[in-house]
Amino acid sequence: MLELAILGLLQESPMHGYELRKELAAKLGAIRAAISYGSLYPTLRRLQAAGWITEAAGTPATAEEVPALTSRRGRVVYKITAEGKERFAQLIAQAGPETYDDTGFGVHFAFFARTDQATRLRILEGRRRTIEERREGLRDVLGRAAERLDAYTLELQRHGLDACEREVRWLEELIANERSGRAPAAPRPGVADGPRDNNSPPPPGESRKERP
Amino acid sequence: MLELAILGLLQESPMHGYELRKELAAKLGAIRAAISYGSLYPTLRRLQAAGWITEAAGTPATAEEVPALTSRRGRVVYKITAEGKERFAQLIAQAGPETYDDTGFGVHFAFFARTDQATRLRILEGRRRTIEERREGLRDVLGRAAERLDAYTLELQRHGLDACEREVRWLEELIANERSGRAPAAPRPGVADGPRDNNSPPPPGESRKERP
DNA sequence: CGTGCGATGTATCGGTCCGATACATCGAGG
DNA sequence: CCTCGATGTATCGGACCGATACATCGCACG
Repeated sequence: MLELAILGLLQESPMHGYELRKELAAKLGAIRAAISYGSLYPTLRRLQAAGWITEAAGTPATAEEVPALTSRRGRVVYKITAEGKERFAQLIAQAGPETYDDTGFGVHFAFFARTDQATRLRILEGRRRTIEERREGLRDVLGRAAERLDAYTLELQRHGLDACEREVRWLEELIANERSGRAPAAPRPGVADGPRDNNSPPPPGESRKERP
Repeated sequence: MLELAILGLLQESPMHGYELRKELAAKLGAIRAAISYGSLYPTLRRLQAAGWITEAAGTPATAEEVPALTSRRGRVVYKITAEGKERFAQLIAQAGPETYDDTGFGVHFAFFARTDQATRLRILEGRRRTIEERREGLRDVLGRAAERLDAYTLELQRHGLDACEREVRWLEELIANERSGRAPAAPRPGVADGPRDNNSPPPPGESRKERP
């Protein structure tokens, strides 16, 4: 998941670790707190070793002139490579079970603007399925096993059930919108309407690799 | 977290691993899927080593009579010890930051029937604080950084914000109920009303250790 | 003028938990 | 008889977290 998120963010612009963490927090704030450095840095190294990202020195070249005490660690800016973009495309398109759990779905959803419509639909439906199953499980417990559980536990289940029902409804809307070819969200007049800026989902065409 | 959950469940009755996992899934179904065996068994061993739980052979004694091929592994039933109960009481009462994240709060809440009222209140308020902060973060992003983000990401934030607002309201209700001395949940006429069964929260008295 | 403090920035370590996998028993049904 | 699904215990590698350490920089306050 982290791998996918990093690749996705670096596609928007090169960044160093600290920045990456902040952007991640902004983009995924709805689903997870903030990525830990204990995950981030090792992952960056892994991605670099795999050739999916490369360093792009902060204050570049002029190398020699900073011998400095204790080796002067500067910020390291990473940028995505062509292979990295391919890797991202591959990760974003394939959906396993982990694509439908809370975190996995959140990350995929956050990059829907870079995902083709068929995949978006597939993922939304898979997520719906997952939540429907969770919902049925909760209903079962609240029905069949209710007298075995104390009032607090039951209240927790009720709250969870409510959240499931809400999310299913949300997903239904998104799926309907998706099918109708309309852009993302619920009808929100006045926003994202003008031909104002970039990164909206690709206007219902297709998505090539690059090569403009 | 797992440690707390296991100790809590074993307080209700002795169980073996498989059972533990199922009960855990039923009790915590609202917040997490199902605990992995890869966590469960090592944790059981850890708890046993610490003296907080002990084995209580399934089909006990008569030991000799099953030499069997490949050492005949039977189900291992665990029960909590006196030290284990102390440990549980200690864990359930102290609240650090991890008590307020989604999983931690869920586990604590699921055992509120074994938690004294002051602690319940403290935890509910801490959780509220945490969610309010998450909510403010989302509002910030939706306000200040909105034009930097694509429509899908924004929709994700909106959904998350909605969930936060809902949860805060839910917590407010629970806190109000808690303060008014009333039992657990929202007014649900007809349920958990009669002097029907056990494990409700200790009627607003106190909670001693045991020694009846 | 300095000095200390909070934001920025990189990095490691131990620990928790997950997912895949393996293997064994047992009852029901074809 | 034999397979299949539920029950049941167990391990291993990997993902991610939380605490911690350390270095730089700008600026507010004395």
